[in-house]
Amino acid sequence: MSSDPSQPQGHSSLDEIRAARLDKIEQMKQAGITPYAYRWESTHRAQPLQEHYKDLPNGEEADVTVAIAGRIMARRVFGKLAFYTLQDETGTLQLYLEKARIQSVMEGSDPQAFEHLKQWTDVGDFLGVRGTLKRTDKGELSVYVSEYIILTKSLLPLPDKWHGLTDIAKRYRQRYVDLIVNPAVRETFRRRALITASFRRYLDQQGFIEIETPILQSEPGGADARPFVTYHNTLEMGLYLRIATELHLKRLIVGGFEKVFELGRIFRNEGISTRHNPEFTTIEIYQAYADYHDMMALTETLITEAAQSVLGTLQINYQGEPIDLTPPWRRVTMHELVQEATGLDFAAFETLEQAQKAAQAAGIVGVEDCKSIGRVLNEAFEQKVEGTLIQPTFVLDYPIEISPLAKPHRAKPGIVERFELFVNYREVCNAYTELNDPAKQRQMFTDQAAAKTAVRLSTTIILGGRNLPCGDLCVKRQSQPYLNGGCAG
RNA sequence: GGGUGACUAGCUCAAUGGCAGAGCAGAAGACUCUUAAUCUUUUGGUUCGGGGUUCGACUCCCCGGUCACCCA
Repeated sequence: MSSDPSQPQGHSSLDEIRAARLDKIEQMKQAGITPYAYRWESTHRAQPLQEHYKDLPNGEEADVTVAIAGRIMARRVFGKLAFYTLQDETGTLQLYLEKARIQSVMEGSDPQAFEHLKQWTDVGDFLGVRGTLKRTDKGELSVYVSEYIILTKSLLPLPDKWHGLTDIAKRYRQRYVDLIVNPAVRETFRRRALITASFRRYLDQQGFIEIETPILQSEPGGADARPFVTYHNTLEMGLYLRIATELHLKRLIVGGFEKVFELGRIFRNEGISTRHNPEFTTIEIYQAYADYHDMMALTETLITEAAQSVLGTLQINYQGEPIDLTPPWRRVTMHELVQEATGLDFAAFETLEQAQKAAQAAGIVGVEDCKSIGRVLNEAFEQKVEGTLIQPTFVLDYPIEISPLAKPHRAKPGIVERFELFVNYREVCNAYTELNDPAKQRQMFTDQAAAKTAVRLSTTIILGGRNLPCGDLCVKRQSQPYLNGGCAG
């Protein structure tokens, strides 16, 4: 490998771009200019300026001085004039860069400031500028720049300015690049933060306290899922990452807290798909002395408050599907829904064979393996009803055989006091009046004692649960928050 | 886990068994109202990896990888 050392050895264009930018950095250093600044203080940000000066007429200059910083997203350079598009967290703003006006780099004059700007800056660099505001003759609000400073030189090019980054794997693996070039992604991140903030605010107002329970557990519990395995060096013991927050929260109820919740990550070592991320965020809420009607009311308010505070409306459009979150949401039993969809009245069946034959006649498949009428009912629900539940619907009163932890219904035999909330065909949350008879409960959980009535509300929230191996926050590029149920069971 | 499809320059994509190309980005030059700026010139390739068929493979076959979509 011998050749002219002044020639970059890389043969890809990427290496050449990097070399060209390193060369610019070297030129800057030789001119006594640092390509990496220590600090910058802006007086304004892009989007608020766009809004505040939206009525500034074309060609007019406003009597205001602004300092703003951001990433250069586009350059349109002429001989003695240049337009840059600068992007900060809030949006973009154009820079009007005129040779006659730019006489200095920050903290010092430079007669060649304009030439150096053209020569040394690339798309992707961070730039800080000071100047006045003007709207160009063609109508674009701009900073009429008098001083600039290169805050950080970037070494690598951004994706195609027009097509952007579309390769989905690359978008998820290089989320930071996606965020730079796809502003909608940033909005999704922001909304997600607003949703969790709204949940915490409302629950705090209602007297719930959030308690962080252990993630490392010697026995993972609270759900039926495969855990991740890890190891504690000092204790010399294997540990699991939690698969649910349930058991510790219930212990807190046993210990005397009356309203607790936890909003946090859980980990399931299972298939990865568009809708299943190995680590995802759930909220579980437990309230002593409450039943599932209380939990329905809480759920309804929790979600409508969040929608109202994040979107300012209860009318959602999810990928073209209008969803109306206006309460009260429909409350309907599983029996009633199945009857609506199939005409079958499961309460009338006396034997399993009766139920199976009727279900098969109604086009429900796979019921021959069901070992009880309740399971046939559940099959009918999954096959004929779930696909119709777009608008928010509380599905009530599940068969006891598919709900081992729920308390038997106070009036209906064979039924438990449980609900699941469905929105947009998906289970969004699962809740029930907790089984509090210790003898019955011991049949299910020998290691658990409960002294009070506790109600479980477990809402799984995955904002676009997409495969993201590097563990970044995962979101999907879409305009609406997306609630997805995924509780085991 | 099964099926289908994709993978070519930094990005977005062509090339239908016969010379690996374009636009953007990059480099050099011109240009004071652009906003996918424009014009001239130009650099840039392990065609996902491995094997095979063939005079000749981005293209056909086999194995593997990654990803997407659908199904379980």
